[in-house]
Amino acid sequence: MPKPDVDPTVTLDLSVDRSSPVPLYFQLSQQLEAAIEHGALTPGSLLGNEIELAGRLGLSRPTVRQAIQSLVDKGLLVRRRGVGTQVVHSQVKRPLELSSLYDDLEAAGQRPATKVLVNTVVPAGAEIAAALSVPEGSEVHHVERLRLTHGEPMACLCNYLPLGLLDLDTGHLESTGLYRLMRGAGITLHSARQAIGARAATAAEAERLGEETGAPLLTMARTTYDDTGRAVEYGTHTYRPARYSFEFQLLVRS
Amino acid sequence: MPKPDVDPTVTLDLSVDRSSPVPLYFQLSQQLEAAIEHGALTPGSLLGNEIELAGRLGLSRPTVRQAIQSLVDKGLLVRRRGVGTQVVHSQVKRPLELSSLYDDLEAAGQRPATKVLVNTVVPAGAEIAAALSVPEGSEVHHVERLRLTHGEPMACLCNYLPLGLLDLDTGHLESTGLYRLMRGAGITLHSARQAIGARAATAAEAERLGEETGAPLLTMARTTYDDTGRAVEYGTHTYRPARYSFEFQLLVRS
DNA sequence: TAGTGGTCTAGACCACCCT
DNA sequence: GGGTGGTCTAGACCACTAG
Repeated sequence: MPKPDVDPTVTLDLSVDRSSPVPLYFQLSQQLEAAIEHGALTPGSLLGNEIELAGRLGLSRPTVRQAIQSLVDKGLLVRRRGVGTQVVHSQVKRPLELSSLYDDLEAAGQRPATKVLVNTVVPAGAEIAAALSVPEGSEVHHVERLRLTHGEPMACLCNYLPLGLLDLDTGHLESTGLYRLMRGAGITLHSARQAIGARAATAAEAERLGEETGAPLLTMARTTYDDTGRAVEYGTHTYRPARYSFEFQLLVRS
Repeated sequence: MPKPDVDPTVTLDLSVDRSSPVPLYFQLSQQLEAAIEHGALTPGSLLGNEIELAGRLGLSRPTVRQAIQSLVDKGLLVRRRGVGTQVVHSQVKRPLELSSLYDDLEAAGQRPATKVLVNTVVPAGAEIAAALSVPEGSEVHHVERLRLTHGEPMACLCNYLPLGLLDLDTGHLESTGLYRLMRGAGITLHSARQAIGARAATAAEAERLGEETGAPLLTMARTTYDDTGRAVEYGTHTYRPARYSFEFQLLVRS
């Protein structure tokens, strides 16, 4: 026996549709990812070599490489020169992404609700002006929301946005998240700078969140940028730590 | 005038060394990144098209694309079909990476110090056994360290590691970080799962960190995996929120 | 030594964006 | 319509790993 293990991809009936507008490399990476997801490709198994896989699918090697590389970038596969490409053992579940609290909660089946406390326009103070790169004193949107799950307060979300990007309808704000509103308005989110910390609740914060004054709160301050580099949102959020924590997976930069 | 702006890369004297073992695409991406870093390529400026750049450098287009793509992945460039490749306006400084607290502090010039409180071997409890994927009750390393900056406590780091991976010398632990020790032992870190939260300090924690009982603490629990999928470390850390917060930049998954 | 991934080339056609 | 990036091909040589 020259090989103790058989290439597990041969039993997978991978195939690509050349008439589809979906890129070939993407079709392949999706099929491989699905196979890993539902266990057809088990952790640790060695994929067959790229050349042979390319030949079997009628693709060129660079195309197959592009498909595999995208899964390596997601942390699902590991390449070893001289060895081969292997399915990673550990479960990679949630890579850290720029998602909204609302979407996270909804995806977790938590049925989030939002109560808009403030929705107005104010002159930007120094901190806000600096974060949004607007002149100090110029007008910006100010939105303050209470996020609830199961009818109980979970977080208080205080946000500032430049004027003119978005029309901030209170009804919309109560039925969805801010990021979804921005994406719907044609804003392409690009990056965000975040700081996560903790501190004691003030009396006003405790009142709003149903905690005691001085109770520990989890805090997050964030500035979000679109793909032109404009700051499109600055927010300071406070979370009840018994009801919320930040959970995510990191990949090592190679 | 057909073009209001001139391709800013022409004045950059980009060049590649074909005798170098460094990949050509990497040489190019480094030069472009350096040019962005020190302002030779200003935010918003449009790079010349890939074909022309390839011709000028004597490279093929895929090689140039690979260089550019790596900077797009880092968030430094944005590509627009039909338009061109642009330098992002906002400053991308610290992408979130799996770095050690020790290295972070050292890079920030904080001169970190470590005091090893516990360095022993214990049977794994249920939580630790689950995190490290070892049988409950099997022996694991247990290390507890106090991290100080400027002579003041900043965090308490409680870690568990499987036996046999590393020799945990107290002297080494006090002079560097755990991740650097692991990398030095030939372990290839691959990913980590983290949860960041907050809670009130217990009396013992308050004593160690120089806080009051019930004071807010920032907490982090993390399991780190190597590239074979083995869990190589599980840790629960507590931070003094006045002295530490998690700061990082996120890129939107495309 | 044989096999793997890592890199590179010189073309090609298409989809999209702006004018 | 002209220019851009997005995708794809069919080869090639090299570096590293294992047996």
